[in-house]
Amino acid sequence: MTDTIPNSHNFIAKIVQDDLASGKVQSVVTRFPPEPNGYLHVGHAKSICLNFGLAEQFNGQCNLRFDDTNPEKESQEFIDAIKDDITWLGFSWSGDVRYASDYFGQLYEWALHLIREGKAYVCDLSPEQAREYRGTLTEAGKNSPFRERSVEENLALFEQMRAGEFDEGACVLRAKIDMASPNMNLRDPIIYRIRKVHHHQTGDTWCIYPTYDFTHGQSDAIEGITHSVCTLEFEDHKPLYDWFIANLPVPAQPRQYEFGRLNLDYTVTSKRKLKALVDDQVVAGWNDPRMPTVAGMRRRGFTPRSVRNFCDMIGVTRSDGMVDVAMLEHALRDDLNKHAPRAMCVIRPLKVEIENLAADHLEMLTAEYHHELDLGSRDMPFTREIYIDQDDFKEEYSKKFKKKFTPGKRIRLRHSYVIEATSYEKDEAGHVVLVRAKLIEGTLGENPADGDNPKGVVHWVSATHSVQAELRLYDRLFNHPTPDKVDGDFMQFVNRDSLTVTTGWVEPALANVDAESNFQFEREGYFVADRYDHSADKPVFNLTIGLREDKSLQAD
RNA sequence: UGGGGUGUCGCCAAGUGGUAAGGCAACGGGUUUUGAUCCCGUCAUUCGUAGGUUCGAGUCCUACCACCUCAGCCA
Repeated sequence: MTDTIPNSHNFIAKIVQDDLASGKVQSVVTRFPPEPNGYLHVGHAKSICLNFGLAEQFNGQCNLRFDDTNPEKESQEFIDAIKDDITWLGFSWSGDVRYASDYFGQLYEWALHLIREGKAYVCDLSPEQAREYRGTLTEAGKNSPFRERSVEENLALFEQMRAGEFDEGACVLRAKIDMASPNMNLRDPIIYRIRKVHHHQTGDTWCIYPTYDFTHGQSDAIEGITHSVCTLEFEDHKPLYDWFIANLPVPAQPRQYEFGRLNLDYTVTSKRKLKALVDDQVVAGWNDPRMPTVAGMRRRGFTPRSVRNFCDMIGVTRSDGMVDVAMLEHALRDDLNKHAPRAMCVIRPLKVEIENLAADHLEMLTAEYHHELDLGSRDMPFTREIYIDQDDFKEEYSKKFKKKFTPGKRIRLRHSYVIEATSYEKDEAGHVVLVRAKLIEGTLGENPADGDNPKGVVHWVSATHSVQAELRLYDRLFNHPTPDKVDGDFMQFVNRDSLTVTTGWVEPALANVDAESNFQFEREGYFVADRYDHSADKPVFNLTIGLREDKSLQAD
């Protein structure tokens, strides 16, 4: 991938570099471990860029491992979507897709090992009782009355659990560590629970499932992960992660490193809240272009490179901050500016009649798709009647609108001729509905011979040979910078005007572009042909993001 | 009130005892057949606070403050 910004500030990359230099590890092995219970969002993108990026940067490998220890919440649908998202971002995992469930047999053996060592026991406490025994943040917990069962009894009980002889919730297997630990995770954590549900990968082989804590580190060890990277909230789990690695005959000693998860303002990323947006039909689905999901950003018109550049830009640290969405928008515009072909689309049409052209005048003009890149060119029909944007015509000249089209003044039609406004018509409501103009001869690629050069340039399309397209204009989904960090329901901050569907008149060449092609509609913004709904018969473009605007012109 | 973590410009973020990088945003100015892009310039005598060590401290020590995080048979 070209012109990506190199990882500039990433403390984990420095650790990897040092470990490689000191010989602590021969090569780096990371993993991206999503639970297949939802769609990936921009926060996951940061983790993906980090884990796969480390492997790329240091010539190591990165595994994709589904952390599928809770079958009732997981599904194949999410597995497929997650694989798509990672691939779209431009990363490929090492070897086959892995599943934590691939290791259930080994994990079971290791549970037996712990029992034999007297380091795990079957506990019959109910969930409510267990909570009471656990103590609180400031008070130590109490030992379970089942804590001192014999190895033989535990072995027999655990076997019965495995055989399905107990109901869900009847008992669990717990590691015997320290009920008085100030770290709650060490207060005899549950490592196996009974779940009599079908698993999307292992079917009905198991009715007991290992917990995250008993699965993650050991899976890392099995796969030879050298640097197990996760977010800050797992820091408290590290002592437990290390305890299992130290007390089990695992084949390797992976190390966990934590970084601060991404927080973006004007955005929510909690799975629960994203689901609520979908369930309440605030958006059309998980891949709605307003969603911060990878699938949503893709449909919005983000490019993989823009997302990756954004991740490089924000860095990887241990502080949890709130990133300004303007940074994401910058990464987006920057990439699109450098790579997107240009074209023209008129959104609020105002007809201009060029009086000195014949009624059937049809001239094919050619324009490059990009002023610097060799992206080829397209033909644009130029006719007597054209459309320009209503906002580009002003009845009165003013200094502020010196670049606009006004009576008696000239304007450059982008990639075409200079015209001069001669008169205009208004409807009963007082809106300008037609402008008459004359074409200045000899101005294709040249300035007027009389030296009266136009001050501005406007985009246009032929009124008779352009194509109508559905335009979906998106704005931010929330009108509050931290919708989920304020009292009350975050839904109250939903921007009800985040989608406007309208019609645009586009150059004929745009009808035939492929879905997901990015364009800059000049002077309007970046648009993308909708991934699912765009077709030559019914062109559909989504507004990815508008162009930056000169603030001094905004105040009216 | 226990444990763990974080505090450098509005936001992200370098800096690891030698006198505060960079990016985003903002604000000036220039170029421009996109009021975009591009270019040039401005933008922390100060690093959560208060003490201390030192010739010298964002960097070391002490105390304090703020914020995040942990009491799922979720991950």
